[in-house]
Order: sequence, then structure tokens, then C-alpha cells
Amino acid sequence: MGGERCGNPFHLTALPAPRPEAQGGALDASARRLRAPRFPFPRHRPVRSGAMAKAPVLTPQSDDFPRWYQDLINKAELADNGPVRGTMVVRPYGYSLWERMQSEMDDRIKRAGADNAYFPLFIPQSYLSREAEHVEGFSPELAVVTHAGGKDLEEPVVVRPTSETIINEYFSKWVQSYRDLPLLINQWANVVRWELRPRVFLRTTEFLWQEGHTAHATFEDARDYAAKIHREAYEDFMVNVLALSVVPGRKTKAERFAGAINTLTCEAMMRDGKALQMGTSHELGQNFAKAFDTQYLAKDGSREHVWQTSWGSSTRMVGGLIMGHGDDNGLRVPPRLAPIQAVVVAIKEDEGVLAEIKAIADRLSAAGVRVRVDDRTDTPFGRRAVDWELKGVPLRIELGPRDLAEGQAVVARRIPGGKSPVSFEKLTETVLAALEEDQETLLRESRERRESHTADVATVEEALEASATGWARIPWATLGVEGEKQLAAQAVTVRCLVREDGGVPESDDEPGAIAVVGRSY
RNA sequence: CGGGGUGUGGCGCAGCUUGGUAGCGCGUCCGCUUUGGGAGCGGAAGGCCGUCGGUUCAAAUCCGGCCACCCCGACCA
Repeated sequence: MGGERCGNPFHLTALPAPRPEAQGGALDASARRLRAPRFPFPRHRPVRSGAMAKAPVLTPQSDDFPRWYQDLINKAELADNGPVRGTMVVRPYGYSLWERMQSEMDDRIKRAGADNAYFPLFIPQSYLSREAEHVEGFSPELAVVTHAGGKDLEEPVVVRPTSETIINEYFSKWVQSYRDLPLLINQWANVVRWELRPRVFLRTTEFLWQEGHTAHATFEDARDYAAKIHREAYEDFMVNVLALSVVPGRKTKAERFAGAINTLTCEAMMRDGKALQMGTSHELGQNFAKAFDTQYLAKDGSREHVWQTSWGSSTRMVGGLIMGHGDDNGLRVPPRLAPIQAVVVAIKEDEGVLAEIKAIADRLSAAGVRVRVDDRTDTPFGRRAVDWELKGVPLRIELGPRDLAEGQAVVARRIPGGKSPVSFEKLTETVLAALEEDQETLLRESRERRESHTADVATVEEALEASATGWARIPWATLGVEGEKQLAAQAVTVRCLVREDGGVPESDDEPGAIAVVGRSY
């Protein structure tokens, strides 16, 4: 793609047309009347002589999706690259999205019975080695500290890539009796995995996440808990808050977490048709319990190793939010997640207007809306409108002197698009209804996009073909481990195994299991 | 590690073929006019051209070494 960058302004004429008019919704009739064209130069029309046309705010998705993603992160002020390759600086607005995710996830984790705790960043290197598959899985991406305090360390310490090992070291002390079980712990932390191909939010060397670690008395208890987190915390959050229509499923052996006996995943489809693993929940069996000798005394007096789970979700979800919902005008944040659900904008400097926007914001705030006032009248209105669109704030309530005189404000909707005047009396009610509707709209769009870009196929060749634009579903019995390898040669992977009815298979070889395959981030 | 590419004000780039001491867009700052969809005009600040060496009266430009970064093939939240 390097060769495509071109300073020639005539390239602008080849840009795609503005996105189609919004469909459906009560605001639409007047919206069409009021809305200004987003880009002054429709496709294939030469730029008029004289005035130079404005470039689009972002590289259009259809031109170059990765570039669009980068543009959006920069212009919506979500993050910067850090000085060390693969690291990122999360800027305040980007961090506020993460904080909302944390808050919603934390509620669900606590509802599932887990308590938060904190374990150290540094782990003795020897801990990693105790579980063979685990160390093998992680060793290529470990950051190891060999020198500290002005001298070489006797035993190098690794910067945690995940905390199974160190947590088990302590679990083995804390668990003595069946009465100590289940032990349900979660921690919010940063982890480091040295990445060769970093991408902001999607794959960074350091990232933020929550990692849950539990110990149970029986295989069944652990299995059920991993499934509970998978569905009641992860899937529920992703569907009902992020408005992403994820596919919950089971990983194949090739895609499983190093050291797990089973991995459950939620896979989301991005707007370019690629998959993003949004969160995983693992059954660890007794692998770590044996490696760290985590045992308990059962009721009958026998000594048993615990059965364990671990589960994680990370700042990668911010990337999923961007690529799952964003369009050529920027981010689109589902209302339930949005740190700012509505921004009240003063169109121009005017005493009455400035007083009224604050009053409106207060009323909305009292009604439970996360609202912000934009009174930066030293910045032109258009600039501010574009900024809020880039940031994906669902509703923009615009107020100018003319509106004030008529006792109304203009409500601009980011998600369906369009604008409509609303009287002050009806404003709060309208805002609340629009937020509800927009949440549903995003989820519906996400589901429809995924369904229309998923093909049921019968051969590896067809699966590869479908993977060019989306996902394929193929019977796992047809594909098999051999077919999985063939796909991998083309950078296509089995994202997960599902049942025909959408359920999650109990094992890899469950009859009737369907493999969902595609390219992924 | 194998293949391709790039290093020039904060960001994005031109200039290199044909050496003559650096320019454009965006951004930033100041002033006035503006503010209903990325404002206009005027002014200003900001770069020893990745690095080391060579050729030359003269190097961003030519030659060589080194470094860094980016893109495509093996892992992962």
C-alpha cells in the first residue's frame, strides 16, 4: 500500500461517494431537509476550479481499512504510539472508553462471584517453566529482566505475560480444604507480550486487561464456571453493551491457550469481514494445580488437585469497538458504553444560548444521561461538529440563537445519521428514546453484517473463497485438523466451533459441530 | 530470518534523475474579520535533510558503511 500514498489532489476525485442516506427512524423526514452534504465532491466528479475541495476527514474504509483505523485513532484522539515499538499511549478519550468497559465488565465479574486482587508484575522465570505447554506457548514473547539494581540478577524475572503461574503459587498456599473452594479471583493489570507485529489496541506489546483465575473442587464446577464467565460476563457485555453480535464458541486444539484443556471464545466480525477474538475463557484442568501442587483436603479426607479456570478480556476490545462500528465519519459508540452520550453544543457566542445549553445539560444529567457541554465558541461550529462525530458521541444537541427564539434545539444523531429540531419540553424524552433506539440499531447492524458475510460451505476451497470477504461455516467433520492446516497456509483459521443451534460444543469431536472460519486480527 | 520500501520542521510529503546551501500542505502562535458543517485574509515561529565516512570549490542530491523504521510470509487478548 506504500506506493498508493499520493499528494496529487486529483486523487480526491476517485474517492467513494458519501454514505447513503439514513434509513428508517422518526427523525428522518426533517433530517434530509436539514442535513448539509458531508462531502462537497461526489465520486467521479472533477473538483471545481477555483475552490479546492476538502479532503475527507478519514481515509475511507473502502480505500484502505488499516489506514482508516489509524486515521481514526489519531483524529478521535484515542491513542498515540509509544516511544518503544509496540507500546501505546492511551489518550483521555480512549481511556474513558476503556474505563466504561472496565466498569461494565467489573460489575459482571463481581456478579459471577469473583473478587478483585492484585499480583506482582514480576514473576520468577522458573515459575513459567513449571508448566511445559505454558512456557512453550509464551517463551517467544517474554520480556525478561536480567539486570536490575546495578547488577545482574541471580534469577531473571519475567514481566508477566499472564499470571497463571504466580497466582497458582499463592493459590497453593491459600487452598487447604474443600471449604476454601471455589476460590474466585480477578485482577485488573497490565501485561507484556513482545509482539512482532503491533497494532494499536489490537496487538500491543503492553496492554491492559482483566484476568480471572479460579480454583474449584471438581472438573464439572470448573467447566461450568468457565462457561458462566464466557456467556454471562463476556458475551453479555459484548452483545448488550458493545452492541457487537459476537459468536460464542469453542477453540480447536490448534487455537487453544497454552496450558488449557479447553478454550471458549467470543468472536466478532469487523467491518472489513475479518474476525477479532474479543475475550477468552479457559478450562485449565489440573495442569497448573499439578505444576504448583495446589491441593485440597476433600470431605472424605482424600487429597485432590484443584480444577481451574482462567479468563481474560483486554484493551483489544477498544479496537473491536472501532472496527466493529466505525464508519467513514469516525467512531460510533453504542449509548450504553458511551462515556459521553450527548453533547450540548452552543453554535455561537450568545449569552442566552450559553445559559440554555447548561440548563439543558443539567436536565439531561438529572435524567441519567452522560452529557457534556461544548461552549468553545472560539472554535468554528463545523470543526466541533466533525470532532464529536469522529469521537462517535451518539447525540449532538445543537443550540443557536434562532433555536433559542423558537424554543427548540436541533438533535443530530451519529448512529442513524440526520438532524431534527426538538422542542425544549420534549428534549429529554427524545434523547432517552434515541439512545435506546441507537443501541438496538448498532446491534442489529452488527448482526446483519455478520450474517450476510457468513457463508455455509462444504469444501475447503469454498471456505477460502468466503474468507476473502467474511466468514465461512463448514462442518468440522468435513474440515478436520487436515483442512485446518490447509486453511492456515492461506492465513485463514478456525475461529471457533459452534453447534448448529448456536450453542457451544462440549468437545472438539462432538458430532454436528460447525467450524466458523475466517481471517483474523 | 527471506523478499520489497522509506528516513527532509509536530504530522504528511516534494526536492535527488541533471550537486549551487531547503520548499509545500496540515498543525502551532499573533492580528482582524468570522462562528447554523473541518472558517477567510494578513503576519510569524519552527528543519545543521537518520548516521558516519568518501568524491567535489560546493552534497538533502553522487558513492560506501552503519542505524532505525515500515510493508509481505511462522505466534497471540
